[in-house]
Amino acid sequence: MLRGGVCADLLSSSPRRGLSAVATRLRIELNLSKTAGDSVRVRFAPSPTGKLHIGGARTALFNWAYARGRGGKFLLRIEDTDPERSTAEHERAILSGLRWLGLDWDEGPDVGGPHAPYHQARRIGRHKELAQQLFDGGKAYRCFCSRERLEQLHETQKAAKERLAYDGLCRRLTRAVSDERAVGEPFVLRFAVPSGKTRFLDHVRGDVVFDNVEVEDWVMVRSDGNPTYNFVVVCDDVDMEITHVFRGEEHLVNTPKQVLLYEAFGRAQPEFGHLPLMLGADRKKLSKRKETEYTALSDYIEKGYPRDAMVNFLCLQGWALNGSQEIFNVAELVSNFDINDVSKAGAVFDFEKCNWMAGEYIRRDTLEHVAQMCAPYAVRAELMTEAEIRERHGWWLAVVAGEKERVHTYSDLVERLRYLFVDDEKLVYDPGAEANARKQVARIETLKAFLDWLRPRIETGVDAGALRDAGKAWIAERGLKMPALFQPLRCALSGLSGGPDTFDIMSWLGPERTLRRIALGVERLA
RNA sequence: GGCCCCAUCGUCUAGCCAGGCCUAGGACACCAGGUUUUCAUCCUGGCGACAGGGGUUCAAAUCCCCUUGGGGUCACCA
Repeated sequence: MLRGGVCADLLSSSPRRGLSAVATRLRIELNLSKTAGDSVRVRFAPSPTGKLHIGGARTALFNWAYARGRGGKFLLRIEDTDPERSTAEHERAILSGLRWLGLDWDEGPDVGGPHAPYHQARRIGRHKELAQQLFDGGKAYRCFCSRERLEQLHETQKAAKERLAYDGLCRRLTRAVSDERAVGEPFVLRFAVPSGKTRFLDHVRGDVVFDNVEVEDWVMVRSDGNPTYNFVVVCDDVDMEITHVFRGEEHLVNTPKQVLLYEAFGRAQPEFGHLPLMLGADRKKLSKRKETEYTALSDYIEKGYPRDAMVNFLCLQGWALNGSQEIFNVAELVSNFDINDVSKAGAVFDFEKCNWMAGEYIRRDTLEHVAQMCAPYAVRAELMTEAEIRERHGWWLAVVAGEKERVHTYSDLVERLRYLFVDDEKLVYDPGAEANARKQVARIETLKAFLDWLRPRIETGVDAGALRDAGKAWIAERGLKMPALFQPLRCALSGLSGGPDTFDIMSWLGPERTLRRIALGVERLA
């Protein structure tokens, strides 16, 4: 029986959702037995058949936050039961993606643990043992139906507009006949779904009930002897003593199959939580979309999205700290996250807001850290070498500071600095910037006069602050408007229509290149 | 098509379980103004939603039912 205390308290700690009462009642009804000392054990179980999807990343994050907020354990298990598609490379990438997010796991493929191995494929002996056990107990049966028959069956079912499911033909075979045919014929092992209804506690959906007639006798073990996902996931969750299963909503319809398995094993079912899907702009599952460039976490990492921003934003898809605070850190996530607060409806991934948040994190971050994070992008773009960045640290900090307020990602920032590194003669004028400059009718005289004025003042270096004051005074003396000088000047120096203060740009460029670029501007803007 | 899930501004959401405090709050985006040599930042303001219909109730965004709409899933993939 349930000891009311711990679990009930945990659930009722969050009054914002209506699931607390349902959960507590259902726990008792379903006899989700928890023995004293049981603590939360959750897992993230990716299959290494592709990149880590941002939806998967969020699932991992929620599982991790749930465990960490409750002193539980977070395990990582690799679901590599599909040898065709699983690769070690994908696995490495997934692990590094999870680490990038700041997640750590108490048990897993690389850290080991009391339930090793954590690669599903390496647990196949155990899976077969359990399958045999179910077969011996009459809870699974051999099916000799050919693929052709199955295909045909589905065809007729489709034509009759019925549900597509196995009709249970081989379930009626006697054991003697089954044994006999097993000698020479290939077969799969199907789970014998009992009649009745299957019920489970879902912390996101509430009380979920399926009629077992809707659950087909699914394949547990393939004809080549390899067990299938729905079977091994339960075997491993049982063996690893998983208490809560939080995963994407696409698994909701698998759950009755799995719950039935727990019952067949005579084990208490875990508590579930099916997270709302992450949707594309077309409101379809993000992973189903064709364009994959923005769906993998690695895409965001490469582009230079700040880690904390991604964590923050991913959590916002389906969960909110409260009604008013958008920006929160990992500590706040851990101490406030509750699976009961996750919303049921799918969330359209809003790239605009994601970009805003990334920029917000960069703006709030220290200059030193942003400069450090940007450095690799500058190196990759061959703007500077690592050594140069170290040697000219002050200069690097200054130029990064100049763009910090203006960008969304680290790579973004570096791209905006490119004009500083090109040859003066090869500087490209942005059409908009040039148009702005040309609007100033007296641009050439002004630029020439400014050049003459400037030359003696920067012989020993550019003091942006002092120069700025003097420059503005110079403009005022000549009765000019600010844009009359600054538009052409900015274009000549950077070729851009926007950007940092022009005197700052001069100080980064240095006297020689400043004078050269202005002189070139006089020619090019004529 | 069967089954399942879902439904508050264009988008992410708060509010819903324990109905009144909601002429529905915040954020992104958008629009307008201010600051700035430009762009960006920043500040101010604006636009903008309870899918529809029934019920229950003194009272419904909140509870119930139906309709509509959207999604998921129907493999010897996971």
